[in-house]
Amino acid sequence: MTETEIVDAAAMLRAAGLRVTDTRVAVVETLADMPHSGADTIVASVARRLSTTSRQAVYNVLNDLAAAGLARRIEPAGQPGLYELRVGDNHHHIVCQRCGAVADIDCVTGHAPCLTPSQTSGFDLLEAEVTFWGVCSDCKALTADAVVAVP
Amino acid sequence: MTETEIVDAAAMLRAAGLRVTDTRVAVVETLADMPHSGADTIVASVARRLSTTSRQAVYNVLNDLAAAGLARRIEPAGQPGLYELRVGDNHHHIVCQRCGAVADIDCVTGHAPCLTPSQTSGFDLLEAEVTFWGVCSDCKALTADAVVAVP
DNA sequence: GGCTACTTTTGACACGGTAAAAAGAAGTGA
DNA sequence: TCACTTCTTTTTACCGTGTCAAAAGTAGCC
Repeated sequence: MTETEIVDAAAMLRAAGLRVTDTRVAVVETLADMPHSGADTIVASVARRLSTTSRQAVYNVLNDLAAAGLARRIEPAGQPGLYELRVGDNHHHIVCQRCGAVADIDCVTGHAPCLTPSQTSGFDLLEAEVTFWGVCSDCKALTADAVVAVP
Repeated sequence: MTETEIVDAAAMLRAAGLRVTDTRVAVVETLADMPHSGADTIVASVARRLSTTSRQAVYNVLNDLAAAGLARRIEPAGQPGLYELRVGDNHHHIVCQRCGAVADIDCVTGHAPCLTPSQTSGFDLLEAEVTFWGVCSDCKALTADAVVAVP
């Protein structure tokens, strides 16, 4: 099922100085399969792969991966945190306002901060995070149906 | 204390079709005084202005204001929701990574979406939300002190 | 193989926000 | 001005997301 994934979780973890454990491998493989997953989705997926697991273990792993720079956490307004393995290219995201679906948007410049405001109110600028909001194709289709279904 | 504010809360509320109540007026005046406030800050401020109040009433009012387009809710990653009265000009924010302080950043185009990605993965694009991350001047000063204090 | 430091398990808890029903006030019309 | 209706507020309980802490277990290294 995950044979198509070309992610060597163990090697990734070792390279980052993290111990290779079943939980960590399962989390990395889950994220490779399903980017932009939330903690509960990941817990469910890990539970399917391993005989025993715990919610706390997954949270630990996600924090460890983020701290090691192997994963990135995004947090669109009104949603729980989502994780992805794609790091280091400063890409952005588009989020469906109806269902919360998330897709990647490539950054034009590729490095942070990709935008520079004229005035920064005395702040040192480190990063520009862009979140696009829209309606995904599935929700567009549903709306079309609804319009037809409500005479 | 708030005499300098030129916000007529009652008129704003009436114009939006909302009933004028003590709680709503107090919330609007609080937001006029202290933009980018969180719910708990607003509850505390409202409690100071009125003899009786409740957390739930403030949450109700904030949701009503946002629904009526009088207030906007922002939610920087890792922080509770913040509210502001400045709406309709599609401005952005810069957030301090250390203390969470928020300042406004004017949008260059002034209308949403101010950015247009090349590919949108089938989404209908409605808005581009930009959050700048940095270090505020207060935290910069603290860091300088710390460097001096750690020989 | 055995040691040690790091992980996982388990259970409790904190925070931000919502749900629902009863009591109370704002606006409207006579 | 009074009463009526509808919208707000109060009160209480609850939910989801995420963290803390201590005990048990395991990966990596000698």
